[in-house]
Amino acid sequence: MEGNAPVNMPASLPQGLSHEAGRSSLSVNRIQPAYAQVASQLRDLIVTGQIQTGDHLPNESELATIFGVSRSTVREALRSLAAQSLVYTKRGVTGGTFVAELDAETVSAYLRTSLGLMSGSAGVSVAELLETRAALEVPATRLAAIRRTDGAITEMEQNLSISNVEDEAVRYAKNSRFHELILEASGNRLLGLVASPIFDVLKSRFRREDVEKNYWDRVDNDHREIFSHIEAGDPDGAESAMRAHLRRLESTYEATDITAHP
Amino acid sequence: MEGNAPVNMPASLPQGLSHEAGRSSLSVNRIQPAYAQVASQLRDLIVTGQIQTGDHLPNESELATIFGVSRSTVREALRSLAAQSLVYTKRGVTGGTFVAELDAETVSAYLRTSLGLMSGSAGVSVAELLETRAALEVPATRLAAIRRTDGAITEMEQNLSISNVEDEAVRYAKNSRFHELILEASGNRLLGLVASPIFDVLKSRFRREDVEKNYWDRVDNDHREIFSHIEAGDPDGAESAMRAHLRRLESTYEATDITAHP
DNA sequence: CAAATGAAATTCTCAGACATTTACAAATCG
DNA sequence: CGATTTGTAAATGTCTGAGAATTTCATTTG
Repeated sequence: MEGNAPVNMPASLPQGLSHEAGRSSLSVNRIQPAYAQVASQLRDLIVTGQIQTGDHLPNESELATIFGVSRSTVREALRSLAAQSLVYTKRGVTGGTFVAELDAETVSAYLRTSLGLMSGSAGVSVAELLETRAALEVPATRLAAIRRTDGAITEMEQNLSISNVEDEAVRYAKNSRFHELILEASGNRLLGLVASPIFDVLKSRFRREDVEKNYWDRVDNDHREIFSHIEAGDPDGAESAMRAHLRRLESTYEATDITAHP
Repeated sequence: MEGNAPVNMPASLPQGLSHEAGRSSLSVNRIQPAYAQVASQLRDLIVTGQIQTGDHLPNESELATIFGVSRSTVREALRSLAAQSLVYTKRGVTGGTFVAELDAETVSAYLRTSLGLMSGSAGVSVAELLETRAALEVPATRLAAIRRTDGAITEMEQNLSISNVEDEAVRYAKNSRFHELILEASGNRLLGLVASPIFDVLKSRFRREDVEKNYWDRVDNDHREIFSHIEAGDPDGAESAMRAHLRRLESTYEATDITAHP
């Protein structure tokens, strides 16, 4: 039908700015596509809390009517929101589109792929990853020594000895798990949310073939010392042990970075 | 750009009636919708680097043919990828869908809305935000004292005095900018990428009406001290000054958190 | 009472048409 | 000649309308 269908919306669109919007030299795109406008308005409703976790939006046809666009346009908007984990859809008679609950693992996963991409293309260096990891994990270790629980202690102990593990995959998993447990024991979910993707990206840039023979023995010793301080409830000791551990890892990571060995 | 199996994948699709035991109550989700499969396969090509920044994908009709789906299905897949900033589209004769370069600001913006949502719904507490902010900003301050440049010093100085600023918006902007400059001066983009959304979320939970009269005077003093250590190239002094500053802010933030005053 | 059946609501997918945007080449005009 | 206008092609954007598939729930049936 008509060209730019007017993407209705209740009440308040800042239609102003009309004076500045048009004539500048390298013309900014006139207006956004309809699907982007629909997505943007729905996104606002979600992030401002006007519709909340678990609420379900009107079905696609109704949304189309409400916004004055076609159903396909609505669907494209919903795809955008779903890709950002703001909504999810269910089929069937009780189906529809629902406001999603954003959980830590979802955000972590996004960070993991984003940082992975950026670390590939010079957007973020290994040195920056290492520094930031230390910034997060050292305080986390201190907090873990203060807030540790018996459960955390027990599981840490189970992931302590890895140098004698034959299966490399298992060894890696236990190593990761040990660090993860410290982040969990810190009692601060945000620390783990950010640190663990960084940890993963670093791991992916790490050439296992290039580590020295006694590398895992040293890791074992470091972990044991960190653990003993956490177990003893000694924040200062735990902090400095983790700091020393990461400093030692640093040289290994830099020596084994995949970009350094083309 | 070839070799993609159609979405109606070979072999593995339970097309008709693979009536095994499967029908019982806990029905695991069947297969993904076609748009999700298309998105997922394209996403893999991007994150594994098989198609790189700036490359342009085949146009929508070609993609539809390649995957054996309709153009609308392809478009929904592309909307998903675009929402994750993995691709962008341009209209017109030289248009198409291109692999996007993921920049720090995009990831920061995502974190900002995600953490904002989670902080609203008990997924992340103010205490966690404060702890994590300190974890990032204290080391950043130390690094800034080591790596600072003349330009950074100059601009910091310009954002130093804020208690006498009348316009509240300006005062807020200068305050934010000061902390931002420290993150920039740290020379580690990842620190800022993560810290600045956390900072923003905290700000949004902060009731300005509730701060004490001399609050901004104390901020001014703190900033001045931090700055002097950075300028002097004194990492230890800068670090402890920032640590003290954030500790003082902590009580203010907790006293003025919007959830504490319904 | 259990199992099969059917109805209903919703998303999912398709096909095809037309509108819009944009870059660039060609034609036109001063 | 040079600047402006016009036209054309290629791509995305939007609409329409139709079914197909999935899932829940009520109903019927054995």
